[in-house]
Amino acid sequence: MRWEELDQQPCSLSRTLAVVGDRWTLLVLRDCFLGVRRFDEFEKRLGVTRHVLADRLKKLVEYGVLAKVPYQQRPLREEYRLTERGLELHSVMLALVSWGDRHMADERGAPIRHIHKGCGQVMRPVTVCSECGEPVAARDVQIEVGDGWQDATGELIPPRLARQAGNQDR
Amino acid sequence: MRWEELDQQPCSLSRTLAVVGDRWTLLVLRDCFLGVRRFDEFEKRLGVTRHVLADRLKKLVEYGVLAKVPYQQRPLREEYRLTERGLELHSVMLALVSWGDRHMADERGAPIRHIHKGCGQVMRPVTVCSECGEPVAARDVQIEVGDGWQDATGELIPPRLARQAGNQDR
DNA sequence: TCTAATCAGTTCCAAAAAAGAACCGATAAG
DNA sequence: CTTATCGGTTCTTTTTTGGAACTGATTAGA
Repeated sequence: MRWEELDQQPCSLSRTLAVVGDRWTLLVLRDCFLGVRRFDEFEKRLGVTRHVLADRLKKLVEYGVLAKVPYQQRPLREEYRLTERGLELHSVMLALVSWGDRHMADERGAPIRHIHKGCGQVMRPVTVCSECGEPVAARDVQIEVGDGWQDATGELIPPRLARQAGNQDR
Repeated sequence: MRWEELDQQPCSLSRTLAVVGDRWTLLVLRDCFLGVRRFDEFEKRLGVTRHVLADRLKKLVEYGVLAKVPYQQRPLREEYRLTERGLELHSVMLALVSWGDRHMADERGAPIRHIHKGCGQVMRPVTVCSECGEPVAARDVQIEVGDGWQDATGELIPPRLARQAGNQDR
């Protein structure tokens, strides 16, 4: 498989990674969530080359994650804003940040705190089941092939399904 | 900023991306969560080059996300297994898959279903606040600089903080 | 015994992507 | 008239991938 075919894979993770799965995109989006909107501000903050930045922003606009919004005429200047689709990546960001806080932080602790406006407290994100509301960890989930699955290569059936009841640890 | 300096940034997202933020790593991890453990099986399923695969697996072992476990002697063969630290990336995977299900799926719907063992239902992941248990979306969160923050360049203060009460949409 | 197969890589070369710097075009400011 | 701002594009060099072949320890089969 080549990287460009990623968005045609029968796997939602692959398809999401086709949008955000390269070196700089998630950092661009982090800054979007921090309120950055303009080309030169992204550049200053990220230190990415202008070339790559322009490319990533274009891709994010194509996928509907960001939208270009004019903020002045003459000369026309546009800024990049998260769309609803982009805002929905927030839980991805929270999950990534939370893992980093737990496993990659130094002595000083988390660099950024998230305050939940609803309750006013400093929060961590917790992933729960949509059906019963209980927290969900890796071992609490079983995987099943759904309707969108198609076995293109004949070999993609996940080993854990093939193995059936073989649920030792992974 | 260069990619290699990413894990020294005062940002948990950067540091997480230093581990999982390149082109193939999250796909390798997806397969780990599906039960794949051996080099040649990763290769067959991902279609990544052996060169890159070897590199990514080595990095994941160095960061403690995977562990090499011998499964036979003579010749010595080792397989890759998720550590606890690796298993904790599950909520990242769920968040990415869920976004893909919502925004990148075709007519056939989600390729894979997640069954919550606790309640037996097909589930979606929901991100809630650790303090009050309410669901959290992007607009429900305010960001605050924490102890781990250090302003190396003098310019990294997030615009949303600088702007203070300027909470129009992002 | 000879040959092929398995598995987990490594090595080599060509192609693609990223880094770094300079340039461009419209406009405004001094 | 010159410089600055903003949002890019173009150019060259370096790094990373893609693709294929090779390695080394061992087992299986003819």
